[in-house]
Amino acid sequence: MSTEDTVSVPAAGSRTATARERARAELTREIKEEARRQLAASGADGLSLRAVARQLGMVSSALYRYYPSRDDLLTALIIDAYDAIGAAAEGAVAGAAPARQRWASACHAVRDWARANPHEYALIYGSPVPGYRAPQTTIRHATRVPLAFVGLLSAAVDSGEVAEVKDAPPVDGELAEQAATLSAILAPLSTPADLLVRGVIAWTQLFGMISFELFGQFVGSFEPADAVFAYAVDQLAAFVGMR
Amino acid sequence: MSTEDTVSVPAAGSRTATARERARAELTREIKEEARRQLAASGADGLSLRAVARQLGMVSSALYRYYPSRDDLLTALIIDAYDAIGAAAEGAVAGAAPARQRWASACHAVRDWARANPHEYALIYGSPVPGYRAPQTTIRHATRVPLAFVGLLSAAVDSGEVAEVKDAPPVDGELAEQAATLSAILAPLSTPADLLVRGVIAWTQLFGMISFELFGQFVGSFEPADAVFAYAVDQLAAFVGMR
DNA sequence: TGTACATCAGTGAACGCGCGTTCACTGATGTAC
DNA sequence: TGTACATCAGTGAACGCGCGTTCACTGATGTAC
Repeated sequence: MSTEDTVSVPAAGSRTATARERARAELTREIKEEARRQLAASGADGLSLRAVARQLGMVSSALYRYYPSRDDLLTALIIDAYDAIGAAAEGAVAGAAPARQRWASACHAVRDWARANPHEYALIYGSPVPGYRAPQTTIRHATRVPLAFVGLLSAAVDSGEVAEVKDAPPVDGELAEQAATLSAILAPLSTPADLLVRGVIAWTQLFGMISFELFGQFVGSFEPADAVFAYAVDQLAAFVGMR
Repeated sequence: MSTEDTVSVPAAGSRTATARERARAELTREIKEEARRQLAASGADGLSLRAVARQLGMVSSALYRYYPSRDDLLTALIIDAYDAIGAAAEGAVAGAAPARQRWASACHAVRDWARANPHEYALIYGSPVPGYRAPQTTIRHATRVPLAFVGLLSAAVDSGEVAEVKDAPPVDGELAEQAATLSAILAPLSTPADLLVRGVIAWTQLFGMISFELFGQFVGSFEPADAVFAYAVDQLAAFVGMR
């Protein structure tokens, strides 16, 4: 097919895919899916290339045609997890509803995703996987959630839906510098330094609650955590100054 | 020695310890220490009975005279970790300083301990160790930190150092019930339901920040985290209503 | 104080397991002429 | 349209590793009389 294509390198994105290419894409997906199933069943250490291959009816060495090592497969899963939770947050943040409402729904979306995918959550927000060093590539995906929140805050500033917080101690020194640096990176978004700081704090709060819930620290007290969570989310909105 | 002792069961706590008993206590300690070293070096999965034995110059099977299984050794480490961080919090909470000051120093004590012992922190507050189910025994130790904070809050209520929070949404429904149940368990301590709720939220916030710092989520933004941490701790004190 | 017996710590070999990764190979799919 | 060659997917065996746990044993320490 496509005889007019003179380029022999497999790069070409416009060329019709050969059967081989389609098969490869398909299997790459299946491997990742099976790996995700194992991750969900037994955590990051439970993920073994041999087991994945076994489940797929192939020999373990065959996987090396698709992922050069176990770590690369892990990286793929990590990226997918960040993307999935990022998409959940972005979806919830979008829309025309009042900012405070979108704030709450974003928090709940993040929590819901975490509860539905506890091992994937643990993979990205839990203790680092021993011996695994995440490559730079993952960072871009990791920032989707925080970016969604910053986007919301920034929009809320523009629409006047976030007010100055009274009695807040000044943000100065090292903290002010860090906030300014970050602000510069976020460039087009308009988020004053002290709002940014409150934002990070809210962000850590959100994930602190989710981690405690998933990792079992609430057992015997505030479990189920729906009520505390809802209460905390509301307080957080107030904390960042949302009307 | 101690010929007047007619009891032959090894239970006796008052009897002078035999050389054998002393050796056993000593080795039990050394095993745990070496295990802790390995934990610190490579995390929970890096902990192997064989490696511990090797380091101690004994054969791996010998460890079974001291800990019936790897999980039991892990449990011992978990308990020690909870005790250590609990002691840090209790120490900081004690004293005659103003409540708000003790609050801050307790938060910093917890963080400092975590930074000094990241793997032990991860062991108890990170993702659950796969395949390991913590026995009931650990709970008592896990509650030391939260109890220290509740104790501080309760004392601050008594001394009038914590005020009603204005504009706080009411604590009702499921949340009120959970708080009431918890309140009853904490019996002699006087902590109104809504303060308890704010307390848990502060508690999750504290550990959320520490986890983010240790697990690398701050990389490239608020790192080093000293400044945000201090700011957050101060805001938390205000959040719970401390003067 | 001395002897006979019981308790316990530590040894060494073994079982059975699963893992990640490499490598030379076969056979199917794709490409150039 | 057909043939010759190149590319690539998947195989099967192997390397080398480390692990937790069991078990029959030796020899030292403790205990009762």
